[in-house]
Amino acid sequence: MSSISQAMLSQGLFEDQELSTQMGFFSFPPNLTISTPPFGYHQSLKTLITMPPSLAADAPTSLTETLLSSATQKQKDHITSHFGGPQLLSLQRSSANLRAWGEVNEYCRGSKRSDGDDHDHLRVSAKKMKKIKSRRKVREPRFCFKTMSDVDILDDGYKWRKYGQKVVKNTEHPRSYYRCTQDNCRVKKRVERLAEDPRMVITTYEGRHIHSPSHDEDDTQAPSHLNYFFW
DNA sequence: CGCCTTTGACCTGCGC
DNA sequence: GCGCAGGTCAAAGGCG
Repeated sequence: MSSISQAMLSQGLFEDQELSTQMGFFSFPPNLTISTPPFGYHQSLKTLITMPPSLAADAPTSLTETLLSSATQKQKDHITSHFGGPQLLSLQRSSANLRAWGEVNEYCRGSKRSDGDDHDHLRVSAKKMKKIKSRRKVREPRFCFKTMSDVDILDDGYKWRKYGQKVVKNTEHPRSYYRCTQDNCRVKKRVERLAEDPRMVITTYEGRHIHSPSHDEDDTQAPSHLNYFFW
């Protein structure tokens, strides 16, 4: 089990949820995907919520409502006490990410619902999926989360090599591109600062590591900087 | 010397 | 088809 999952479970937030450490997916609440980044991430990381772009279009409002409607009182209390209210992860809505979500949807379809409710808005539309499948290039699944930190690089236990930096339109902060230095491991990550709030660092992981972290952090060790995760 | 970052050039996908 | 923006490459230089 990942250290993140342990952290979540230790807080009693998702104690009833079945955990797949291999995929890192939770299924809570039923129509959202709550996931941990791939196993081996830094113990200070907690959790993140991801969702189909179709639902993300209404985020954070719809997600907040959905989350709160199905959250236990304990979870609601946690949201209020830790975040001063339901603040939620911002999500990528780029078309490129649809490809990743196509894969996520395929995975999630394994636990197909039978309640007959209209959940179409939770999935990429058939038209979009057709367009996705018509594309040759298939992207790895992505995990995106936001932290409040003075430093851009979070210690996630893996070694990374920077291979590019790009100034993104409408932002004054450049986006950095990193690749895992492990042989044959093709995991990449992007790091950028939020235009609206430069204190926030957005980290996007693409792909899954095929190896263990290069060094194991002591789970009891305090983080060297403040990570403030939305979920 | 090896590994890393920097940075301009190039490639690719997408919208119009 | 074209232009733009994001993503990647690779040479050059820095650092331990």
